[in-house]
Amino acid sequence: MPVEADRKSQTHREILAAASRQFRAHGFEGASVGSIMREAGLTHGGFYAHFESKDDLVAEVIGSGFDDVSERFEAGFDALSGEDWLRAWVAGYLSDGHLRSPDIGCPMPVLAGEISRTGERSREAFTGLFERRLAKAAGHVDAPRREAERRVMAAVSQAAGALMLARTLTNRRSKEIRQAAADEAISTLLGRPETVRIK
Amino acid sequence: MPVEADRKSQTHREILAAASRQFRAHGFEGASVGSIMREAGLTHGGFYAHFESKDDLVAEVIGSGFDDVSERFEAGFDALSGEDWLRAWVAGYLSDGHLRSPDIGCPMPVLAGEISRTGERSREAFTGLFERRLAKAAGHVDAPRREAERRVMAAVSQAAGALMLARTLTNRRSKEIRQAAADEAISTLLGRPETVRIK
DNA sequence: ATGCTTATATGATGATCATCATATGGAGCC
DNA sequence: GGCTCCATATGATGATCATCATATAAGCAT
Repeated sequence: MPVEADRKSQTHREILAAASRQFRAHGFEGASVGSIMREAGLTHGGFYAHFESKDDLVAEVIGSGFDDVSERFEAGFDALSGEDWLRAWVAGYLSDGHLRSPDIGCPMPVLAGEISRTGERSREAFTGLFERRLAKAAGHVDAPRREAERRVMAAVSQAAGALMLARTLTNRRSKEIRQAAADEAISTLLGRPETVRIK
Repeated sequence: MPVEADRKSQTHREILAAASRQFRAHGFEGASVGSIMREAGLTHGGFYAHFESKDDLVAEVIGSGFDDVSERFEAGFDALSGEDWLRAWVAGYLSDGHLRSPDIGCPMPVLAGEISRTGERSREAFTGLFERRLAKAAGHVDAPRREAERRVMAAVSQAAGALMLARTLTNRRSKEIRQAAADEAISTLLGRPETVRIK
């Protein structure tokens, strides 16, 4: 039954993809099983053939459903490395495009607050995601491992915090806060003052 | 009817205080009208004598209910000013105590993600809150107004982002990320490299 | 073609929730 | 002491939701 197994696992992936988008757009509580299944082109009943519970889906999305994001995001500048990679990362992360598309963007600014209130399971899945991306970015920082990680942690906090706040503010601060964070983040990553033009 | 009016406005404030705590502990969706009223020592029915709707409560809490936080938080170092105030602010914000007490702490790391998904009204209330705190902190930065604001925006993004992530991570990164953010944030605010001991 | 397997659909069920209509009970006034 | 007002309580109502039991229908082997 390889044909059937394929179908099932493809459906599984489609549910995951729909959930990944809806969770970022409306939060974990805000996205219902019914509306996720509808977006995946199915009805609500079949859900439990794929997942034990909604919590199970949440954990699986956090664990693997967001990986496409960083891949797609970072694929755009895979030709770059070192300082140029870091500049592209900061500028893209704090760009107008990312500001306006939370549903296909980084999950941290939208979901970390909610995840922090949930059980150990989801938080551990998130920690794994964080470690993977931390390692990737730190590889582009020109400094010993621990110092590189330190700088990336500081810069990621800054970028995620700024994007989260920029999406909430309704005035000119929405742009100013992203520009301020971008300049400070790139300076931290490079180890010297520099300015970034956010896209 | 001054006695009665007093009673009503006091009850109003008590509902607000309970909501303020529960929203930070469980999110806007996660805290029900019923449980908020229970915490205020009342039953759910009386709620609509005080607020038009739950959305109304949310907006009012964002608009004013959180002000006590910064006051209580910053009251601890009202004797300080300038650089010392900034050091105390950063160290306190990223402290273990604040990490563990989201329900009485800064609303940004817990609620900004959810607010960004809501209507204009709540986001405008949040913007007002943000402006007030920005002005307060910028007053302690030794730089021209615009530059002071720029540095505070960068530092606040970093501190709020780091606290949000630290509350989500389950490993040693929870402490490391706060220390990294604290060091970079204070350096930005002071305009020169410095280290902070988070409490 | 027939019967079995399995993915998905239909249609409950019970819980929770925001909201509202109506009831109660106490405070202040005659 | 009885009347009135108003803050709060009681008890619906209808909606939404996660979950589950059962039904269908399409694929595959015989």
